[in-house]
Amino acid sequence: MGTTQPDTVTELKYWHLKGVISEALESEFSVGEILPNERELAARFGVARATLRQALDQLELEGRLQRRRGVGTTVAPPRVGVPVGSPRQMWPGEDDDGWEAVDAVVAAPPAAVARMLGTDAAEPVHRVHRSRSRNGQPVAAELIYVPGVSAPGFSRGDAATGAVRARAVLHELYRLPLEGQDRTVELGSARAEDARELDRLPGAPVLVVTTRYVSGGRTAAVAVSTYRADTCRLTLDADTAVLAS
Amino acid sequence: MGTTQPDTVTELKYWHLKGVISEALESEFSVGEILPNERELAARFGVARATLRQALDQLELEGRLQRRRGVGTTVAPPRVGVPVGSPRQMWPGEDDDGWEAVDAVVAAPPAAVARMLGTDAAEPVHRVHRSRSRNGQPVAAELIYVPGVSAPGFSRGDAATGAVRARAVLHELYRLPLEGQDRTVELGSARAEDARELDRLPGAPVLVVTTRYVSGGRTAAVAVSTYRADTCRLTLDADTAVLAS
DNA sequence: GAGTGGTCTAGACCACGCA
DNA sequence: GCGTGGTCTAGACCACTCT
Repeated sequence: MGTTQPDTVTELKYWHLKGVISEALESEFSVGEILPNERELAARFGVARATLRQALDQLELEGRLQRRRGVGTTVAPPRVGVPVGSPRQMWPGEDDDGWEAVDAVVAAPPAAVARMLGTDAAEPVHRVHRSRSRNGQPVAAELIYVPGVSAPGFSRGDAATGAVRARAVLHELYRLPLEGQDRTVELGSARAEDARELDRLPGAPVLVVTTRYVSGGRTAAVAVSTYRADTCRLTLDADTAVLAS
Repeated sequence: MGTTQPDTVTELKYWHLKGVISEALESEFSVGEILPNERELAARFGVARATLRQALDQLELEGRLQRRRGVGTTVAPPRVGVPVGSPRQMWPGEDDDGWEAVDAVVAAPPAAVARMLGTDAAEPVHRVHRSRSRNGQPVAAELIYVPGVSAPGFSRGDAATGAVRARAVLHELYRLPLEGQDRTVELGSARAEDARELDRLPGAPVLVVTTRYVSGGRTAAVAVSTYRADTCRLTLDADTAVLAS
């Protein structure tokens, strides 16, 4: 037993490959440049295509690569920073945040949301849909759940549709005193609808930001924002505003 | 061209599978329960094992499953909420946050960190290593980069080692006025060392929180925290303290 | 139609945890 | 030693985008 050999632990092929390609990206390629196709890369490195893809998967997850079916694999630009922490407590859309209202419907919320709202899971609520772009690319989709009690002035049968209706529902919120809000961030995978909107495949990794708005001692609304994890870096600039002044 | 058929879009096998298993998890299994092994599940659903694994990969990414080599696949408990936003601006470890100091060494920081610090990429700095647990399980690893100028009272040759040395470096920071801090959250994959510490495989998805501490108009320190994305939900309770009072 | 990335298969072998 | 999940292979076919 004397020979406690260092034990090189046989580096995994895809792990090694990832490192090699990662270095090549920095030294031999520039942003936007297109890589050789997967079949050729696999042949060049002497591995099966599935193994090569395992390495590319990770690099794409880290935002280093961008793959588009029918086109090819390109070197991704650095992640875009997306401000997420409102410097001051505000209702969604009250001060012109980066979001664009799309539409609003009445629907039953997911169980997790109903739990936060304290409503019955089968009880329909307003669901406001907003989207967010950056540099012309969609980066996030959002669904805001607003119980009827939080929008007493809005009649469900209101004929308005689309963005007009969405803004009308949100405007009802502004009449309530916003007493607090809290947020969570977690990893998720894009539902089919999100994927379409974010120009990704279903199941693509996303950062899910859940915001709970508190008014009158209860949860007045819940916003679930879904950010593309490959292209986004969420920035939470807290009170740097204090410093900037 | 007349027949604009609804076009069912042939649901992908692994996507469909994920839905089926997802429902089964809610209705037929309880937390901690062990699933049939992958070979049997694949056979039961009539797909190749690789396809079955693609579905399980996603469920694990979403924190619904937990897989351990040599053991099996179990139903994961709900994600644990980990507070990340310090209610008040403080240096790392100044008020007893959830972190435990491990050790400190002198090393060259990654290029991205050096850029934030405004130091030369080759210039070595203090690197303080901390770790964080929750319910007995490691959930995060952290590296805090402290340039020499931010810890003038600490001699690099200090004989102290381990946690003692780590705390000594951090204590130097507390003498500086903390003027602000900002954070970013993004998706990453665990480096080999992180993976070991977090009890995961290399490349496992992690949430990377980067905190920049500002003092004297410059970046005094940078902390890079790596959270297990499968088991953690980051909570950013902003000023709910105001509400609670 | 040609070329790309995405899905799927049916096998083999490896690394690990446990009895 | 056995059973588990993790890696890897060498193919096939599909869906998409461009020309």
